[in-house]
Amino acid sequence: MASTIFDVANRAGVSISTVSRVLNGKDRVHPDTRARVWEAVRELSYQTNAFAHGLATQRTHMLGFVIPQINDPFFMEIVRGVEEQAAESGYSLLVASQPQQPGEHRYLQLFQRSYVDAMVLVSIDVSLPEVEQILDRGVPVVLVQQDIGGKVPTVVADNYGGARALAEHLVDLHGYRRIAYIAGTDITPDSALRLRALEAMLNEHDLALDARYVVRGNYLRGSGRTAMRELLARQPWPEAVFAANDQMASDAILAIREQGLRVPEDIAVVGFDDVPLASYVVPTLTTVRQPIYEMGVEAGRIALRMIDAGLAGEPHRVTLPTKLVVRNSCGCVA
Amino acid sequence: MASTIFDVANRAGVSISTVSRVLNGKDRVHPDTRARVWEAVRELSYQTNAFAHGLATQRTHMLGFVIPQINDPFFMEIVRGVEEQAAESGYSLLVASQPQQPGEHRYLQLFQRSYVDAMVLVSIDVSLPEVEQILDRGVPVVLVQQDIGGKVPTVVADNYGGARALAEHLVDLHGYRRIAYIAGTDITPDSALRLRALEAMLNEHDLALDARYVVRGNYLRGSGRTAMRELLARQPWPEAVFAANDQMASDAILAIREQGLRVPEDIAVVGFDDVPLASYVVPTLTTVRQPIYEMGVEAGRIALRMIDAGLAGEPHRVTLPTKLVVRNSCGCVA
DNA sequence: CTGAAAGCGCTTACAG
DNA sequence: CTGAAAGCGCTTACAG
Repeated sequence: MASTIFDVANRAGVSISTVSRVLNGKDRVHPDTRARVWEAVRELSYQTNAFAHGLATQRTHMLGFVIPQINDPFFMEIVRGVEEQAAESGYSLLVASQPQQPGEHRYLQLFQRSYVDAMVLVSIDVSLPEVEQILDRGVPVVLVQQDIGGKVPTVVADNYGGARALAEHLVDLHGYRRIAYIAGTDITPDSALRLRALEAMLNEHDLALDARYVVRGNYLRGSGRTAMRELLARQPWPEAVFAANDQMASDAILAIREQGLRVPEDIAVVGFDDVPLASYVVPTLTTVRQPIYEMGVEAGRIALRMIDAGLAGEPHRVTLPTKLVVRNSCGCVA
Repeated sequence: MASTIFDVANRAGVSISTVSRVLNGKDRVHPDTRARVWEAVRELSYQTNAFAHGLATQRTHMLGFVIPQINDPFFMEIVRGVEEQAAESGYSLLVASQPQQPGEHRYLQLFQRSYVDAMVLVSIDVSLPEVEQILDRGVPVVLVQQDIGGKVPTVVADNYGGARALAEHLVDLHGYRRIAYIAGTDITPDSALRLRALEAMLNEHDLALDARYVVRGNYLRGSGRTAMRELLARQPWPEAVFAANDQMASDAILAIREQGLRVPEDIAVVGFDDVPLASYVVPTLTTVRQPIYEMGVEAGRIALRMIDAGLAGEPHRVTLPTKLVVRNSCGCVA
């Protein structure tokens, strides 16, 4: 059995109150006493029981972090950001993945039981009432890459601006007219926002977005290939394909090649995110960099502040800039 | 404030003992009473406090999962495996990333404080005494992709066998003689094992491994490029390069191309792992598939059994098969 | 089938 | 500067 605070108190010849004091560095304690306590702690290699501590203080020093698919490298970058922030303040990060079944919120529940002092939800399909229920229990919530209105602090990337810059590159610089879009899911607003930016840019040039050129994927591996095949069944082929993320863009390239066509000579392809994969695909992907890591840092920072001060003074929405990254898949040369 | 078991008891007109009983489904409780309690639970949307529960039962229903670099897609696959197992048994998964600083074991500590019922450590730089310290506290530990001897249950892939098959392909089928090796770190035994297999295969053909052809990387992005440049500074160039993982192999390909050379015509490259990236690189990577997901499932299964039954009867070591995946980077044609 | 009470291991006013 | 005691919210023998 692990030793308890009583064992330490016994060994040091003091009360458990005193042990608790030196452990937590609160109140004055006589230096000699303090030394004796630490000595006992060392000898017994005592570790304070987190459950007892959590029960007594109502503070867990843990940040709950929920992501939709734990095996996506994209989300792992955000984790890094949040973790860095948390560690600085002596907080630990509990990462949970949300099962894909819509409507199931296993980990939301888990965290509600006071496992964590605050929650950061990334791209999770939550509704405003659900979040408010958590807030009612006094657990601050920060949303990343999701926007459900209300006064829930939200960290997003400038999807519209990034997509606009990308569309402009396609239309203005390369002169493409028939541009297709491979959409992601609508769980978060990202995909729809990017499509809107593309459409707006087309309209500004007195061009219309052809509905037949809009097909749906799900962001995940393989879905870009299927979507691209659908596109290749249309006549005429699009001149360029804008995929809602890099994974689908990469798969689209494979699908185009399967048909014996070339990228970008026959059909140009661009993505979104700028994940590592984008630099390894051939041709390298023109895409939009999302400040993934930075979004994590910002979310962590807000969560930590809310733990101390409550919602007071927190911005309801932080939009981080995105950046066009031009490589070769759009038709530009190295 | 969240409601407590007392609130529920009040509302249902019973004692907290009874509430606890129906909540946990233990002992007989009169159906009518049970119904009243559930009703109260619903009305108050009561959630049992995990800390109080954990304190009282000494069981958390959580599996601790420690990985070295949370942003590596490779490890995310293992998480999926463990999680699937855990969920089936009503267990939740707490994922923690271990900071890179050697010797620091932040999360090891965290979990020791009885946050979790068992721990799964993946590719973590632990020593036998450290693990035994945890075991002494009654927390079962399962190691994945790491082997520190002793009787700690361990799940590994057949590194030696896989590397041997790969080396055989290179030497026997392609007839390469000058084969270089880009090593990973030595935190886990994997890299060294793969190198040994290569060397043994060479020896069987009365060939020697040239020490100048062994350079060190760290598995991570970019390190394969640096390592490959070192290799290209040697004369004569190797005919084939065996990188200890796909990431380094992919970067090696880029480095070779930078020199105006072709893969595999001038220099062949192979990797290890078979991560998604391997299919997107050009030429596609010949590599060895690791049963990543399966290793996670196996580790989760063992951990869960140990929670119930202790170490008794658990195998000390499970080796899962690997599989040669032939694509194009070795010189084979599509 | 159900309740009163002790116990899980800590923290924190309250006294001194 | 330090100790005794109540309290955090649950579970679980022990009685009945």
